[in-house]
Amino acid sequence: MTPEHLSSLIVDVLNGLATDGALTLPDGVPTDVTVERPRQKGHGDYATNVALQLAKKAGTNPRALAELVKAGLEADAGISGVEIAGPGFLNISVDAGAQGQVAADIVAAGAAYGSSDTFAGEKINLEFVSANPTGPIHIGGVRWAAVGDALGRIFTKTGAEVTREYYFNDHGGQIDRFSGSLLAAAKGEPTPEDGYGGQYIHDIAGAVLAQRPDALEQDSETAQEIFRAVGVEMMFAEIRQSLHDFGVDFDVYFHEDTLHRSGAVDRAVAKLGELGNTYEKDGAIWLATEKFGDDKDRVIIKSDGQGAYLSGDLAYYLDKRERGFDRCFIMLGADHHGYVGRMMAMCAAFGDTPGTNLEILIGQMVNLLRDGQPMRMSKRAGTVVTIDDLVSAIGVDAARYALARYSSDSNIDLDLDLWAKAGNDNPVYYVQYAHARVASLLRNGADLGLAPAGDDFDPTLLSHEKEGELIRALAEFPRVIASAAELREPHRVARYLEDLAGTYHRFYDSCRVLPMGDEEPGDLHRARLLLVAATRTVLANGLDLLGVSAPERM
RNA sequence: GCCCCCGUAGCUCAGGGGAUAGAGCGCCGCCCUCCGGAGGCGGAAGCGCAGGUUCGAAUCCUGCCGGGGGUACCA
Repeated sequence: MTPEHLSSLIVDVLNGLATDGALTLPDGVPTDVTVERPRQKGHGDYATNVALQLAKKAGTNPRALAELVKAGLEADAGISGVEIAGPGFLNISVDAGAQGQVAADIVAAGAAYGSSDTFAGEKINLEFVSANPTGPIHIGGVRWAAVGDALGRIFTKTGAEVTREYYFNDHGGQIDRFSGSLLAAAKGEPTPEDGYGGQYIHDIAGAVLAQRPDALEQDSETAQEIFRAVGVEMMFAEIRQSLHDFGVDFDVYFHEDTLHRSGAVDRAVAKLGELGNTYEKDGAIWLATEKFGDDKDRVIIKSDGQGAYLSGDLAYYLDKRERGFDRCFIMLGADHHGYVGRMMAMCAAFGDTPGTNLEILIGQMVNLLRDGQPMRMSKRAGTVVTIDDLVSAIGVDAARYALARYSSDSNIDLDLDLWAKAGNDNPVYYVQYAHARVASLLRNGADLGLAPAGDDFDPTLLSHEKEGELIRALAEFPRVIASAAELREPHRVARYLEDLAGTYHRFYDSCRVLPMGDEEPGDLHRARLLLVAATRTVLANGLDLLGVSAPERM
C-alpha cells in the first residue's frame, strides 16, 4: 500500500458514494486526493483531509462525510484501521502486510524505482549555464550546472523526453573585446579599456600563438580574427571539458553566431513583423513587448543594422519551437532577471503562451566562504572563482550536492571548509555515508550466506514501528520526485535523502538485521535485509538524480 | 523611483493552507555485550512587524522594516 494506491483507493470510495447517491458533488469527484504522512504519532500511518475539502461543496459537514469515507476504506483488506479526528481528518492505518510488500516492490523495480509518467509525452528543452565563451564558467553558472542537470534527470525520471542545451554567445561586441584582449596580451600590450583581464587571457593568447605562430604578422583585422576564431574555440573546449568533469554533458551546444549567419534572425524578425508586433523608430526595428507585459519596447535590430542581443534570443526560441519543444526552459542567474519580462513578452509576441511554452527559472546568487570570510570575486582583480576551482576545493560530489540542496530562490553562502570536511555536519557525507553503511551491511549479510528475502518473503514480518516508518519513507520517493519535477525544485530530493538517512539510522538502531553471535539465521533477518536493500535502492537512485555518487565504501 | 528573490532555533537551512512548525551543526544530559559512534535517546531554543482572506496562514493578499540582485540601440 503506497500513498498513490491509498489516494486512488479514496477516490474509488468517493466515486462509489457518488454512484450510490450518498454524496453529491457539483464539480464531480476529484481525480486526485491529498494523502500525507502525519507528523504526529497517533494520527495513523497516513492522513487525508478530503472530508474537510469536500464537505462544503457536498452540502454536508466534514465529520459526517468522513464517516462515509471511513466505512468505505475499512472494507479494503489493505487498511487496518481508520479514525476520524479533529474537524474531520481521516487517520488511516495500513495493514502491515500490505505495507511490507512495498519493500519487495522497490527492490524488484531497482534503478527504475521512483519513476512515474507525470510528464510522459512531454518534449522538454532545458537551456542552462550558457556562460559566455569569454572566460571560464564562474560560480553563478555552476549553480545551474548542478541544479539544471538534476532537473533534467528528474524530468526524465517522470517520463519526459529531455534535451539539455547550452547557448553559446559567440557573436557580438563582447567577443570583439575578448579577441581584442587576446591580441593585446599576445603583443605584450596592456589590456584594452573595456577588455578582459586575468591570467587565463594570457594563457589562451599564448596557446593561440603556439597554434598560429604567424598570427601577429597579419594585418590587425586578420590577426584579431585569428585570435577570435581560435580563442573562442579554445575557450569553448575548456568550458565543455569543465562541465564534463562536473558530470554535465549537453545534448546540444548551440552557437548564436549560426543564427545570424543562417538568416534565422531575419526570419524570426520577419515573422514577428507579420504578426504585427514590430515597428521602426529612429532607424531601428523594435519589438512591441510592452503590450505583452514588458516594462518597455525593445530594440531587436539596431540602427546600424546589426541585431541587438535580443534578436538572437528570438531566433533561438523560434528554432527550439520548430524543433518540436513544447516546453522550453531557460535558467538564469538573478543578475539577469531583468530579461524575464522581455523574454516572456517575446514568447507571447510569437503567439505562444508564456509560462507554458517558455518558462524562465531564476537562481539567486551564490557566495563562497572560506575561513568564514566571503571570497570577493572581481573579474578585474582576476579573483574569479571558477567551476574548476570549486571542484578542486571540495570535489564534484560535494559541489553538486551543495548547489542542489538549496532552493534556487535563496541566495546561499557555501562554506568551503564545511563542504570539504568528511563529517556529519557535511550533508553530502551524511547521505553518502548512510549508503555506504547500507552497502556494508548487505556485504556482511552475503558473507554470512544471507541474501535478502526472495519469493518466500513474508511482508507481515516487517511489523516493527521503525520498520513501518522506514517503509513509509521509502514509499514517498516517487511523490518526492514528482513534486520536484512539478515545482522545478531538485532540492526536495536532497532534503528527502537527508530525512531518509535519519529514518534509516533509527530503524537500524532499533531493529537488529543480521543474526547476533551464534543465533540461527531466520526469515526475519532476511526480511529485514530486503528492507535494507530497498533503502539502498532509494538512496542510490536519489543520489543519482542529483548526479552524486553512491559509494559502496567510504 | 520601479522590478525580482529572501527574512523560520545561537548558526546553515527545510517546511507547495491543515492537527503540538522540522533537520543538521552548536549547547545541556544520557546510551558502546557483537551488523561502520560519520550512530541512537532526552532537553533548552524560533515563524521580522502590522493588517486582511479562510473553518484553519510560516505558507495566499496589502503595507512597512531589514538583506541581496536588477533596471542599455552591452552581450
